Amino acid sequence: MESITMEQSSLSLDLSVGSHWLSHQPMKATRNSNAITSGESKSKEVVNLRAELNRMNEENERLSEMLQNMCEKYSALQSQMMDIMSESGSEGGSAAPETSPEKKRKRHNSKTQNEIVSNAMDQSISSDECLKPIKDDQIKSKITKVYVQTNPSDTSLIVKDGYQWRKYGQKVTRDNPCPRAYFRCSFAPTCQVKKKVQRSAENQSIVEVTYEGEHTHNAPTSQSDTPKVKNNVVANFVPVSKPVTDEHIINIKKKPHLDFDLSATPPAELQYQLVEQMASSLTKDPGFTAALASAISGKILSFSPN
DNA sequence: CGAGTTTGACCAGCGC
DNA sequence: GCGCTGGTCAAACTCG
Repeated sequence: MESITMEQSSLSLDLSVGSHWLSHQPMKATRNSNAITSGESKSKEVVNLRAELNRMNEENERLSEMLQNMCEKYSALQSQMMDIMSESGSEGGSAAPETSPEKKRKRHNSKTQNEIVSNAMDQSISSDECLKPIKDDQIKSKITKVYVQTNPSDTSLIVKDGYQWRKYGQKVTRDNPCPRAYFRCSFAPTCQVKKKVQRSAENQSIVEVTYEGEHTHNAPTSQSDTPKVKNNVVANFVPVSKPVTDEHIINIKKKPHLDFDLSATPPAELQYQLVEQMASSLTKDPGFTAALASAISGKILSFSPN
């Protein structure tokens, strides 16, 4: 992903050079405008408009190329990740030492969980480093990790997932300046499911939700079952009805329609499908491409003098 | 007034 | 054994 970012910035630089050159063409024309007639001024306007159109087309082409490059790199990295996942799936698992997850200290786990977030964002990391946290997750049964993208300006740690949670603690951890909130399922008195919610240290727009245990009751179907909270609810996401050991980044602003069964799909395939669907929904979404274009043009403006 | 949240205190595991 | 850290408890507090 780092390489993509680098490429993005270099492309943006190229764009800025192009836009800079183009934006100076009409200025040159206006310097000579004293000697031209009204008919000529109209044709000058047309020339300017054409230049503008050319510039827009050029930018459009470059953006399309960039998007295509991003998609290509994305699929390459995705297949690479799937290879790593399948390797770790065949190696790990049964070799785990028999320890009680409840009594085991979780400091190292929380650290590797944060590494997972950075792994997702930094594709330059080696496969060995990538394997380790995945193995740890496979050792721990009934642990679900979900990443929810939220508005970074919102500071609350309320994640609306359809279940009813009671907060029983909050702690600032060593690896992350953002506090971690501890919740218990209060939907049923017998339900022992817990969840930890913490913003990612690297990207505070991403909230890391860790579920421990399995619900002993049916999943509530209505959003009205969610807890009544004082703070504003900042995130909604598709409820995970069955614990899985994969990480899912779910963009709650554009809640993707999942046309596959979460509970019936194997974890690796599930992740692949999720990633695939999210990627396609993003690339197809004109809003996303428009936002991308506006972000890049903003960068162009910041590079171009005056 | 009851349910939920906040927050400081406490406990237990781990490394040195 | 001691200190550090994550996880939990529970009294005080808030809100509808």
